[in-house]
Amino acid sequence: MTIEHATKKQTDKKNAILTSALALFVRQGFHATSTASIAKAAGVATGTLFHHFPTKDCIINHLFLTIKQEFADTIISNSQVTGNIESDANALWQNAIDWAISEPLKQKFFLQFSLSAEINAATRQQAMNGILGFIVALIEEGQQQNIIAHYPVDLLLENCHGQYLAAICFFTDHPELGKDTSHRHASFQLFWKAIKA
Amino acid sequence: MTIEHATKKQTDKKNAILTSALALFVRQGFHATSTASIAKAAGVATGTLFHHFPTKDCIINHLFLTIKQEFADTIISNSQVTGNIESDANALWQNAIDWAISEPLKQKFFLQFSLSAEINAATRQQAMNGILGFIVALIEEGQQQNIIAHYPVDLLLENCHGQYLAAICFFTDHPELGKDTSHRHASFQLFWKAIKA
Amino acid sequence: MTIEHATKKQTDKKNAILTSALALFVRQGFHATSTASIAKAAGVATGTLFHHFPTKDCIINHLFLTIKQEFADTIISNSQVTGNIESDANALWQNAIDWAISEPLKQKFFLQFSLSAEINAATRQQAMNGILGFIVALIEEGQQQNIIAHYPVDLLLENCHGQYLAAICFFTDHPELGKDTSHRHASFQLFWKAIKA
Amino acid sequence: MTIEHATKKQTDKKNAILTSALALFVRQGFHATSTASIAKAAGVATGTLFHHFPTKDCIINHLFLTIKQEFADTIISNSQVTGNIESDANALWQNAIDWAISEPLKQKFFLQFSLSAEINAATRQQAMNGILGFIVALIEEGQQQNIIAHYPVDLLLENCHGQYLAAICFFTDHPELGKDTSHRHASFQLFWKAIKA
DNA sequence: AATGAATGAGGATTCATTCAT
DNA sequence: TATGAATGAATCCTCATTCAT
Repeated sequence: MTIEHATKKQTDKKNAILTSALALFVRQGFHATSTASIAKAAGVATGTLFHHFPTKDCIINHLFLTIKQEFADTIISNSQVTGNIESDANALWQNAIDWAISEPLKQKFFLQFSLSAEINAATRQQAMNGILGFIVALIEEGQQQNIIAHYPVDLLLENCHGQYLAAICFFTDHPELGKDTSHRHASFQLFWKAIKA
Repeated sequence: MTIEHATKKQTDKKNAILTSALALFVRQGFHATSTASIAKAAGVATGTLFHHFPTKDCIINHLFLTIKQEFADTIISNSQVTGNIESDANALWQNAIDWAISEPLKQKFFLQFSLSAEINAATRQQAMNGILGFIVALIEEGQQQNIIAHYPVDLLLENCHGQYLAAICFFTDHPELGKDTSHRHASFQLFWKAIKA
Repeated sequence: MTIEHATKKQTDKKNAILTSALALFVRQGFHATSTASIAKAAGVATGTLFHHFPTKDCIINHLFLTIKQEFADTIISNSQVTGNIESDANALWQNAIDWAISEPLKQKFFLQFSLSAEINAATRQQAMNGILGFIVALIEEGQQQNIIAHYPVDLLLENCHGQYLAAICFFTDHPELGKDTSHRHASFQLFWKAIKA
Repeated sequence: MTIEHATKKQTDKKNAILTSALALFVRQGFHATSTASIAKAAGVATGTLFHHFPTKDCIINHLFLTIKQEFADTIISNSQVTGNIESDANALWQNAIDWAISEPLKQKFFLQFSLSAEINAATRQQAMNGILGFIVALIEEGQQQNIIAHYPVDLLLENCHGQYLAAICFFTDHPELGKDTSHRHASFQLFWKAIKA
């Protein structure tokens, strides 16, 4: 009980810190956000923040990995594998767009920090290879079935990523089109036509 | 004469500041680069830097606009308009890749700062609409000829940008492939297949 | 205990900062005194100074209010209310002169900053109305008893202030006369003759 | 002609600098006003400012002396010496108040800088003794005639100054009372009752 | 006399991080 | 585990002044 309680409280504070950090990083940028302001927004002392994360950099890298994982889990778990690569890709794509629309803060976080210097190489590597490994797998499967074009996988992966960022950039600028079927269809078509065999 | 001389010296210092800033921002990031270090690298006093640019932010925004313009000028002037949209698009795309490869510093600058918070909305707007206006024109021309798919122009423009960043990301990670025809062809194919009708 | 200790240490540092600031502001002027030099003189880090006072301006305004309050408290507590307005006024006046002589630093602070731009309007207002309210009360009482002339209270208050500053200006320039009964008497006479009915 | 012209232009620029400096010092304070902003407001180059005044301090001290002299000249020339000390004193006092009301910028300049550290001792000395010497003369004359109280002249002079500052402080805070005869009379009465025998 | 670009020391303030409690 | 006062190096920017033209 006591332990559970303590653990819960600890998790609460850690989560509060992460939640506040996400909001502030997105709104103000990483360097414009002080650790003191994160702690204050989270309702904890500055010391507490450094008790949970040794440095400020750790916070943003932790955030990046966590959100990437959550993104991956969400779009996978909401999709059903039909075996038809295009259908599967479409399901994943639409889920990814849905996720971005339903989590605007996290989506903006991706836009701002996916290519930024604050995320270190190791984190980026882990996200691309580890967490998003299922996309690589999907691409390779599609190539074996001659459904996806036989370009280098690295190039295709990078291209997927680039097109996804472009799509959520577009839907961020035009939030009213997020529910519009034709635009969502168009965004997938662009993507799919690029990579299909 | 006198005026020319004075103007030249002034322009020299201003350019030296911009050149040093570009190198340092790319190597270390915006916030890790102090104004003092920029001035020192440029061989001018700190005061001189602020004589030419009121704030540090102005430097990076000026840099963004300047480089974007240089990029646009270069890829246009090296292309010949054949009237065939696909050929023209291919020429522009290959020029754009060439430019990125021949100007690695400026290309990395784009990768790092195109989506970052340091570039303000007005600058981004001006770059997209003003400087890259000829791309919009090309897309619209292509749509009239039924060669480019009739997706919303904003979405197409965003998609071009995203795919271009993805491509130079790839060639940055694999510099040895920059001269490989098949990879360069592949990168254009991905792009073109996406947007063609 | 722990709390008391912490509070005491904190108050100590804050007081050390205020004491150093007072001495330096008077000796060198506000703008000639750097926050770094205040902190150094107080034996604390520069950061500590800004932990206690958000800006340099806050220090001088805080100082102004604190000293004004101390001044008011001292001259009141050393006087006995006899009910005879002139005696009371004389007692307050002499106490005020005594205070100025015994606190040369604080007196010079008044001379230099009472009318300066560094003290903001709100502070000045608070000092005049809030802290020195008992003087207004005394003037009004004197007017009801027909002992003090029926000039506008604001004008009288301003006049008291002006004459007091003039008196301490004089005693500052002639420190040896500070104990001379006739000069001190003269300074009160000037003041009293001005305002009496 | 040419010389006259040149001299006139020179004087024009010098005056423009002084006029701008006065306005800016009063509005923003001495240290908050940069030499660059003075030059800009005066429509001259920064170098020109330093061509006329070796340092920034020289500007404010020059201003102080000039304005003090103008003040003295004005209140004297508008008064007629009747030989009756009280009438003469009243005339001077009312002229002094008039001057302050008609020259709000210069009056505020006095309020802010009469006691400030920016005006150096020599300037202050010169102003008090040299320019305002006629006031000392008047006081001494009054004492010989047994009309002004036999307090030390220094104390009386300081007191006059203090009361004058207090009076213009009051009329600054209540500009609508500047033309009210009873208030103006009261302000002189306060002053005169203080110093009369 | 007039200009204004250049200078660089100096200043206020910030902030990630530490540590005694 | 939590706290928040304390730290001091680092940063952006200012500004009086100079000087070549």
